[in-house]
Amino acid sequence: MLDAQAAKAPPSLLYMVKQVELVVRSHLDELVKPSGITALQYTALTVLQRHDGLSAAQLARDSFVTAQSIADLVRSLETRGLVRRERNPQSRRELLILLTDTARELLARHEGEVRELEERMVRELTAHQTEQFRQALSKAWHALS
Amino acid sequence: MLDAQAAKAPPSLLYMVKQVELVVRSHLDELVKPSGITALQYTALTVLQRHDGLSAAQLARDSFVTAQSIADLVRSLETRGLVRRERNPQSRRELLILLTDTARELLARHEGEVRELEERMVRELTAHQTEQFRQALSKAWHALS
DNA sequence: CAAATTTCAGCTTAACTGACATCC
DNA sequence: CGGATGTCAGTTTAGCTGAAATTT
Repeated sequence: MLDAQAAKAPPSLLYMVKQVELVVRSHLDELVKPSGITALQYTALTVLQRHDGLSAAQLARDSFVTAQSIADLVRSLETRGLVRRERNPQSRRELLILLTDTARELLARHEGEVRELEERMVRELTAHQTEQFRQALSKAWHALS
Repeated sequence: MLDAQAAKAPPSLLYMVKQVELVVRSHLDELVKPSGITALQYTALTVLQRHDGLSAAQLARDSFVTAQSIADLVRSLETRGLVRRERNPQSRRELLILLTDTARELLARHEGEVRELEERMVRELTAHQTEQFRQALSKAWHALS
């Protein structure tokens, strides 16, 4: 008697990660919709908030997508006045991507709600369990990168 | 001294969940590409493996997407001969989605590699930590659903 | 009739590939 | 030159909205 016939298997961890990401994204999309951006665009802005002045190529490598996909994303942010691009004086082929003041205001406007969303996600975990969860995510990411 | 000026903030848990999902998906896409399907399609098949005979509407509710999006996905699986649809005798408007033998073979073919991918993801965690990770994901999902 | 399910048509966005120019 | 970066053009896929048909 093999798995196929055995008691129903629990969902895999891979699947559960995906489900959590899905539900997070749907909430995040709702939160940032009033500002006219998507969860994806918002997330890109938070990455730039932590690492301002990245090049598109660096951003692409961090995100597991092609440079072309990033270029599209950056262009849409630029059109909305949320980022500007500047030549790196050290390397004239690189275009650094920089947050505008508009983007900083947008990020500040949503900071509270997004933190609440995160708190809601871990509301059934103790502080210790939340920290363990963070470390598990970090280790999982490193193990697969 | 507020956050904006303080030491660089760590990535949020929301962001880390997204990053883990991204890297998982890129590996999963590689694994199932030889069978001519995407990670998304593979994942849909595993859902049907656990709950065979769902309707498209039920599948949509579970996946945070519209019925229309599911319809497209199911049609692509049907075209590839991986699912078939049958009227529910109890409710003639419902179309149940059923795995074909081809799909079961496909799932069996990838079972080992996918399990190895999952094991790789948690290779830096103890068995206990892995179980805690599973519970944290489950609680996070419930808290946001 | 109202609600649920499915389907049809059209659209948008997010990704991709491939080709090319530029710079160091 | 070779490798990295960025851009241009075209394509595909995944998701959406809105409208309609069918069943309960």
